[in-house]
Amino acid sequence: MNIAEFDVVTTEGSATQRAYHLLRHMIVTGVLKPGEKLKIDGLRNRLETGASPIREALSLLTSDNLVERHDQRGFTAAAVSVDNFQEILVLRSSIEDLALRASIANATQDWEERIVLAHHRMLRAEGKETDMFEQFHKAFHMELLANAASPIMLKFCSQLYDLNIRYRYLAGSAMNYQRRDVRDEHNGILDAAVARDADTASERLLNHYKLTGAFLSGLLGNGALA
Amino acid sequence: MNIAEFDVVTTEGSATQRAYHLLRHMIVTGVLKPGEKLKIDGLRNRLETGASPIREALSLLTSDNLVERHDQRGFTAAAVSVDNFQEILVLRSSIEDLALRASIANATQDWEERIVLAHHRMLRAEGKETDMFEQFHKAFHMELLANAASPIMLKFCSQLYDLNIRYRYLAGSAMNYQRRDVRDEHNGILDAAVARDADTASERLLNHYKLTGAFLSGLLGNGALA
DNA sequence: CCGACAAAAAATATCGATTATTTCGCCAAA
DNA sequence: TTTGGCGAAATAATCGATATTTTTTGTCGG
Repeated sequence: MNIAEFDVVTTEGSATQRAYHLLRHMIVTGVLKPGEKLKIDGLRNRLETGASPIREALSLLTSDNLVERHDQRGFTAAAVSVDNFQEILVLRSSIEDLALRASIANATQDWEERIVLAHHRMLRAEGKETDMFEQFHKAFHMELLANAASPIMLKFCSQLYDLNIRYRYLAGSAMNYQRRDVRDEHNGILDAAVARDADTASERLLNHYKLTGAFLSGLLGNGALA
Repeated sequence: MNIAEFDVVTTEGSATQRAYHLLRHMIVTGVLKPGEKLKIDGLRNRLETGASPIREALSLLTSDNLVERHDQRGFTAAAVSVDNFQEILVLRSSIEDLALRASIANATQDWEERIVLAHHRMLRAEGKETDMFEQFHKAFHMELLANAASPIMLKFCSQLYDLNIRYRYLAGSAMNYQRRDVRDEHNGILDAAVARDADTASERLLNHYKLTGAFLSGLLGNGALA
């Protein structure tokens, strides 16, 4: 999987491919609301395609935990809850800790350059539209972990990232969370990774999550999910 | 997800459901070989159903890393390699370590009884046909982890379990691995879990994986994958 | 007024056929 | 011999229609 292409909405490829990316984007960004029934016919009209590609795309999305499949009762957008949010936060922290340490253990000059580049691209995307920034933000985080040479683990991390960012969109804070000292946090993580200091890098990464987690938890607790 | 129903091949439900369970079983047990092209028409005949359920089932299986989807070029059974096997082993050990410790941290009498029961059922299935034993073996391992109250993590573990057991079938040793001192190992894990001794339980669980891993690695290295 | 049952409506799931794409085999030219 | 196309065959993907299932609605009897 090409890191740079995570999550890009395309207009090429098969109808299934297009439907998959479009639906995923609509769910992650909250256009399709949690728990909402995803009726084949409705989506068929919206995406201007047949039932087969829609069903196939929805099946693919169930594996990402973004869609729930109820046999013979159709599909719904995955539910959300405070518990679910906490679970994602905790699990993500644990697994990314593993991944980052493994990544650093395998550090090479090549990887070093890739994370610096990903970081630079993210900086340049600041102030651009949210979707664009989010794309590079994810690319940076995934590139940090990619050197662990564990495709399955990377896929898990990617999934958890998407599940988490969905809550950010739901809380309507995808934009303004850019305000916090996130830039400094990213710098700190990058520096430690480049220095191949696994303990510091991991500590900063986890703190990064803990902070955004607490921030979001506050918003969500105030009924943003209700 | 009901632990006891992991992986059961049903004849009820929708055609998609049936196709999903059947195909999954065929891939895990090696009836469909790694890398094999999964032609829709061929499967259509074999499973006596239409193309739509097949495609949908295959889409669901891609999320389990058991099928690879190549846009406009169909599906293949997931490839295998020594690297992949090692990755699964390492990742599984790491994540199950987390899960087991969390499970024990949440220990209740109810959970205690569930794992004892699962263990008993596994013992009773010894000597029965492989598939039956495997079902209870998996149920026991999943039940150990289920008390972590982290559905996503449990799903990851379930996936990794299936990926791992696939190698066991490929090595043709699903049966005779029952001979090793696996029974003692399981007893040891159960005892430590019941005693709520996380360190010992985890150590024994990981050792259990390390041993089967080394055992299989030997077989696989000798060209069983070629 | 409420609950059970039946018919109607809506939605899902599936099929068979059609369309689009890739793959393969062949031949000609370099 | 290799390379580059050109069909033809094979396969994947998609569509439109039909069958199946679930959900809703309406009616009757208690």
